[in-house]
Amino acid sequence: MGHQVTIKDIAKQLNVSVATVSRALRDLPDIHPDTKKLVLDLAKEWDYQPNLLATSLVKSKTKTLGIIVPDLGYYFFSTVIKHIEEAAIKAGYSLLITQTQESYERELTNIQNLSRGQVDGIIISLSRETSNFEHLTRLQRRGIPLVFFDRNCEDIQASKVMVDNEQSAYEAVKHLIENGCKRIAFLAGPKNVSVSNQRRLGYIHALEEAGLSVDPSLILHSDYYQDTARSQTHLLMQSDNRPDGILVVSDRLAIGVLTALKELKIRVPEDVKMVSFNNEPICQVISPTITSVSQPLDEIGRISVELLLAQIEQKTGESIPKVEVLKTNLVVRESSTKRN
Amino acid sequence: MGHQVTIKDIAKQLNVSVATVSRALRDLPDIHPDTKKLVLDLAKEWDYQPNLLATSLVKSKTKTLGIIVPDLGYYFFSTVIKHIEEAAIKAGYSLLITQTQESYERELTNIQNLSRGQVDGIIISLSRETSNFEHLTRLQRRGIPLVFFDRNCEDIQASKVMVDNEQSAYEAVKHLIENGCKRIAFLAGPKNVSVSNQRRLGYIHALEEAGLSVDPSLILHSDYYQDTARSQTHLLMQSDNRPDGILVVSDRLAIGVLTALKELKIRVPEDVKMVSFNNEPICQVISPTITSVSQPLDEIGRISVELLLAQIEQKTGESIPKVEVLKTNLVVRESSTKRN
DNA sequence: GTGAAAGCGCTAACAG
DNA sequence: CTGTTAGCGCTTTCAC
Repeated sequence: MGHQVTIKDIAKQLNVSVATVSRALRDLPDIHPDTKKLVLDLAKEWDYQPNLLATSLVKSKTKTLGIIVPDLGYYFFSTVIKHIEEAAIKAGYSLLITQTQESYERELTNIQNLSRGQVDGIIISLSRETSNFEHLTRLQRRGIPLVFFDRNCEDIQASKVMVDNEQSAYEAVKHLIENGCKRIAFLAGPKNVSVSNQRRLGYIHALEEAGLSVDPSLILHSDYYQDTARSQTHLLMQSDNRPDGILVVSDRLAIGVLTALKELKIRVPEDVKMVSFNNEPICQVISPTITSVSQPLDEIGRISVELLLAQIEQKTGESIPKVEVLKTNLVVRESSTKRN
Repeated sequence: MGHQVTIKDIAKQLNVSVATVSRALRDLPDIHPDTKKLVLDLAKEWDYQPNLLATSLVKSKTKTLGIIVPDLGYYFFSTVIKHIEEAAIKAGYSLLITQTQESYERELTNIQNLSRGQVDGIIISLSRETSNFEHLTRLQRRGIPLVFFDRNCEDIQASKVMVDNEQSAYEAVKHLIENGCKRIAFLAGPKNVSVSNQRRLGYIHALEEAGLSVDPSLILHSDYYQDTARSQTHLLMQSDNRPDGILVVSDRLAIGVLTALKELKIRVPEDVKMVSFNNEPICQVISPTITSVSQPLDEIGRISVELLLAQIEQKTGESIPKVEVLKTNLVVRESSTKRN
């Protein structure tokens, strides 16, 4: 072959100017029906495909949204992306999806790449390692629209789509208390992730409201590995004053907890009750089924796009960063309720 | 702000030509150290970012690989992509990830988009719906490098990375037979997916070799929904001559099968034994743990990139399409073996 | 209706 | 060492 067919090739063949071809292809007015037909037919015959890079370059917009998530392997992220994509397509945009694998370095290079003219705006959920936010403020200074979802940076003024983590943790713990738990542990995620901190607040709030003491030794930080949760549970359960309820920051970790409890022959929910977050499909197939906080993944995706497009397509000078806080929903299953 | 800083802005400010700036930025020889320093300093100060579209346009290569998969929500695909990304980054390439949601239409538009100059080549796993392959041959005619993995098209000459589906199904069924199964059903996936057909061959091969009859009523095609597997299992188990072993085309469907069996109070593995494909993490946390065929996801990813880059970066005229067939590994767990 | 020309941001000869 | 020129493929005035 050699090279792709261009507008120029068609123009030459038809003895017209490239401008004319361009007009025909884009269905603009002011073109003779015959010329147009000629162009379209040849374009079809030659399987002409417009070069998006060229178009984007001259229009200085790409009709593409950049997505940065920690890990596509997480149900949460792949599902949100599915809904982001749906909304984007509907609005005539494509997606450029990247992942950081929870690495700050990778986040840096991804941001940089995307900000080199590849996308009109970026939707991001921060890596676990990220505690320096200069790369993000730099983006904003350069005028590149940015929307956070889930894992955000509290200090940055930007559009954000969050769930009410504090409230959902509060409700989860309250649920445990109502089911008889007196001593509730919290397996939190990594320490510097905003989501964990917000949930801790809700956890504490519920305990205090019920007149239960907050025991710092019952709050354990960790990574996102199942095995860490497993060993932490072992430790937790070997103390003399062991918990009768556990709030776990994610379903993944919850499975680590269940594994440990099974090893220790501690029954769930009879001896210990558990609630976790995300409501992944696995919650309903594992035994015992897991009570989990369900997040509105469709809305998170849809609204992220909405807020980003609002910035991108703003006709009117400024756009105020808008923060959406969505409600969650506790899905009660076996792991937290008495067997009947 | 208005617009991004360009090479021209820097040139103007420093009273040099854009060529000089370009040289300095790209660390080319033939440039005075002082000029270079001047340029680099200003570029840093102004947070200059090269426009990738412009570079790609002039070089007519993007250093980006397009990825098309049916669904990022599948463990198989998100994990393969993780390894594709690793290999790509190592080779200096970025990824443009898209998904079809198993829709032929979406595959069409994704292919088209990517082929409009956005990527140097494409790695694809076909959608379930795809039975017309013109969009792919058209790609090839236009000289755009293409590599298939997992779900491929047998009739197209192209580089492919596959696993030995026939052999792995053969081994899986043989394993069931060795564990006492006499009447083995096969929950295959969608009918027109190459993977399913290959596995069916292996299934039949193992039965015939053991002198067991092949009963067509034991081979059930379906979609990829857990619930379909569940209802199919109900049907299967209500026949008078029900199976004592089931080969399931994916772990997802296997969970549907387990659900149905639990509802029917049929014990696994005592009454029925089961083997499935993919070896997702869930296999080891569900009860009973699932015997499953593990695929070399890292190699699939790595080799896909390798074969694609071989085509992209070929110096020497032609490149022969290369088909890699990788070995799988049966991971034996509770669902297929006698309890002790 | 159509064409010529300029330009998006950058690279790549080719002079000097 | 540095500048000039042309051009990647396309859109967009502005003439005619």
